[in-house]
Amino acid sequence: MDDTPLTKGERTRQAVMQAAYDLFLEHGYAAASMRQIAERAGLALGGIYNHFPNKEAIFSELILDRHPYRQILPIMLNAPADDPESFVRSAAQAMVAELGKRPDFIKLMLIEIVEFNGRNMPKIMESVLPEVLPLVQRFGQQKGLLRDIPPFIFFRAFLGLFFSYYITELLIGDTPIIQTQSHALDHFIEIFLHGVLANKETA
Amino acid sequence: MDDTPLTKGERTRQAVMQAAYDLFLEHGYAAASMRQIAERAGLALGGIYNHFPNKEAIFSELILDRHPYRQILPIMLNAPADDPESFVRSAAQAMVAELGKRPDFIKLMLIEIVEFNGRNMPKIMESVLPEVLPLVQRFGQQKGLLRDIPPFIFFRAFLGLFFSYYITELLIGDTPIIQTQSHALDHFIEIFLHGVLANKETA
DNA sequence: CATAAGTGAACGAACGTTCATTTTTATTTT
DNA sequence: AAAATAAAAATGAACGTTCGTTCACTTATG
Repeated sequence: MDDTPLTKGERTRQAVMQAAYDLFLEHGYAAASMRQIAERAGLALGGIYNHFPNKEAIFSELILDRHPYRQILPIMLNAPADDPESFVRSAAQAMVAELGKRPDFIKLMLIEIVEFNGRNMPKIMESVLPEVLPLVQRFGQQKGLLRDIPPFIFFRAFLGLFFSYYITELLIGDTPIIQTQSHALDHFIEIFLHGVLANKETA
Repeated sequence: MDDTPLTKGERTRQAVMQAAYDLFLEHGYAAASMRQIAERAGLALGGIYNHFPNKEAIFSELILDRHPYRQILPIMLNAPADDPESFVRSAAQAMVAELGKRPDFIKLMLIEIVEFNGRNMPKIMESVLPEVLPLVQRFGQQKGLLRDIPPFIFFRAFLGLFFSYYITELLIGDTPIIQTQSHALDHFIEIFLHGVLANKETA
């Protein structure tokens, strides 16, 4: 599309971002040093400061660029919208699959919470809101088919349930004590669609 | 109950633990220094090493002692067990209330994930499993009343949904862009019990 | 009075950042 | 197309801090 080659400066800037991203995910923010970032990006320590004013600026730019919502929302928007049930099924599948492909995307957000006390959250929310609104509205439009729940709550519950499905899967996966249940995601979807209570219609 | 007074060593040991706990939650693990911990605990830097071999040992002991499950599980066990619906309602309320009283308890777990890559998770799971099992079994016993879902999945979905309810409430609360919905928790409970789909019985 | 607990200076290492200097790049002038 | 040139990028030593840990020593405890 854009065949103007990246300027040298822009290329090393990207290299620094990628190196910092990898190291932040690996060790957290404070424990990842500028020297490590420089080495992995393939330039000298001082060179970083030609592209970023300081360490925190690298993280701030990363969290705005790569927080998990940015990856997941477009995918959910592309899920089929015919009826709510099949939308939930395919959106949940797509979301978990995408998280699985990029198992580290969540960590950046956790670092933001742990080491910055959510200082960047307002900026993140602001930047992602335009992408969230169409999704929320989609839930709102299906009035008759859905239980009477505010669309934004619907959205929060959806994200929360399947986020935590993914995170627990990730954590339990490394733990030999608890074995992962196959088809667990299907059960989560079932709970989200129909709840945990058995139907009383048979009474 | 136990009126044998704590030995001097035990008292400062506790003070170090509490100081480290506060500072880890405030700044994360790497960014909280031993000097800060010593100062807040009210003793000299070197004194810490009479009670802990190194910094990481303090964290390891903290995460085993104070991870959120230890606080929440007993409360859930005390929820009324008559029928699943009222159990879910009161257990969810109790869990969220307890998290609200100790808004920092989750953070310790996040630090474990971010800065230690979940290295302590197996030990945590092992220590908490005896408390989890009776809860899971309670779900399993209510066969007829519940949808046919493995008890452990039920448990994961319950914790995940209301954990994430609490976390988003916490994060959104600081963000003026998005306003918190009142009665949001009730809606979450409704979703967990009955799902998001409207009943088709009226057809 | 033996041992546990507390002190604070000292250690080497690593940290983020700065800076004078050199090298490379991209553009303009021959 | 070659040479000139100003700006951008890269270098690595150096600065001042701070880090986790150790240690010889003093004080307090049981």
